[in-house]
Amino acid sequence: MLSDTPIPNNHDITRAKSNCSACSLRELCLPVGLNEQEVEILGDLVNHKCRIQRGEYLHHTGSNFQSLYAVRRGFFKTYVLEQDGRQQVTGFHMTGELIGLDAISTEMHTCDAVALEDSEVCEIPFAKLEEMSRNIPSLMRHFHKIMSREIVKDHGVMMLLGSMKAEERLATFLLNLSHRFFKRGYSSSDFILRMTREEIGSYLGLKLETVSRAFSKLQEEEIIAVHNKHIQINDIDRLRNKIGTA
Amino acid sequence: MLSDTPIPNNHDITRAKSNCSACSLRELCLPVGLNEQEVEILGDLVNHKCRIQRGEYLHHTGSNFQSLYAVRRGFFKTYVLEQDGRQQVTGFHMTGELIGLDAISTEMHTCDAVALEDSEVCEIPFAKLEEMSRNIPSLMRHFHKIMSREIVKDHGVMMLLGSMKAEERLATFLLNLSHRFFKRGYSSSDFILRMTREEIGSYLGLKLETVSRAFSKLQEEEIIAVHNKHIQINDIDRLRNKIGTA
DNA sequence: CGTACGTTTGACTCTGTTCAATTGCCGTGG
DNA sequence: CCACGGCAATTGAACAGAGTCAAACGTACG
Repeated sequence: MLSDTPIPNNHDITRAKSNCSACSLRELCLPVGLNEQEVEILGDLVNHKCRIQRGEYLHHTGSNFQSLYAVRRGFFKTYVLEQDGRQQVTGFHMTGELIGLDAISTEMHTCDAVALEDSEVCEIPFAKLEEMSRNIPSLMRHFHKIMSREIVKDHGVMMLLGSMKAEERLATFLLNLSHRFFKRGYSSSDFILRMTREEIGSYLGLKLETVSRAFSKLQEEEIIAVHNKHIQINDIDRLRNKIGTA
Repeated sequence: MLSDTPIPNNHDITRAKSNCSACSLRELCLPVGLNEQEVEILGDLVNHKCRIQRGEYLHHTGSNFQSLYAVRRGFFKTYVLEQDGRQQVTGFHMTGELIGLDAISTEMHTCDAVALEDSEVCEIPFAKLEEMSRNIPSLMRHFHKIMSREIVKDHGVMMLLGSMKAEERLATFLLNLSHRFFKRGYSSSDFILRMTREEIGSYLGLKLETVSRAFSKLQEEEIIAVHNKHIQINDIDRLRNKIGTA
């Protein structure tokens, strides 16, 4: 499980000046609501674009916090280690999303972040972001909204973990992924999972066997089609009905 | 359950100018790390101190977001309503803690906040806080840390909900309360719960009966003493051992 | 081509839920 | 002051859902 590349941090192989104003992610990422000039300034701040290969880590628990990372391409998971060594996945992160918000509080990372496929991130030095947001109110405002959205998202997960049954949890998870793919211009009904059943289970508070059974059940009912990590949603309405109608 | 005072918002009965520099909560609340002059300015911002009686609401889901609230005295719970009407408690909030961070993202409150005992809060107009934090970097920094801490806290709850057994959850909950009381100068081993078994259960992802049984079990083992809402922790080490050693 | 890992499926166990009855606590009103 | 009613909490018994253990299968990668 923890086999691939334990402590690398040599992920500056390919660095290039990034360019927020030309980036297709503008509407998803940090520059939301900024004018051209402001985006230009932000582009100077976000001075590194780096490639992260599958299995490489963005940061480890306890490592020093310097920067946030915006996912430019690819897929990440973040997780915390429990005292007994098992990992609890705290989130999956895709294009346009920010990683590292948890580390601001203590200036140390509180989780590990690892790439589940070959990826690319923009490194955003946090001190500079704070400084810049003093002069650009809309940037500050948007950053606050991003942090707040993270809190709201976590409350949603708490609700899921606190009161849903296995099938409801999986349905919620699939609908969430579907929606996020859709917003990024991909198919909302046909996608490849980047994570294993065990990782899904960890995120949803279930064992991998239970996740597998829930997949099989949804497939039997012809709501989805599962071919390993390839998922097709055949009947999104019935999938939605799974939630709160178990 | 939803009986007492449904839509009040008349909680400005007693308003008084607050005074951050004289407040005993300075080290817990927003002014952490500010100098005297900065605290003075902040005091002008936090222009209302208001009393909230037990059962009154600070805000409802969907209501317009204007201000954060710092608990000055008392005890609150926040919860979201699920489609079937049940409530999922997302947090308990005591002296020095900030309520409303979730609402920044959409400028609408995403949960209900209700007082579990007679309380007092400072209202902090968010727009003014943002404006002020532009001029006081340490204030901005501290505010970001508070938001980040909230995210970290939620990850802890996710871990609890995702992988702990009933007894471990309750032990974790009691230790957390104990620690928070201690930091506020109260006894860490002898306190009154402000919430019902059902509310604890909702927060911990358990049914009220299970919570009750877990209390009884801990009492049988003489780790704690329970008299209704009065809790005494007799052996905090064994309580700690309950976590991760089930 | 063979091995290793991820996945599926089955049988059994166990934890927590559900339903129901009982007790205890506290405020109200006689 | 005590009796009553209502709500919270406790406890028991039966049940259900998810976990555990184990075996077999498929796919991916060296």
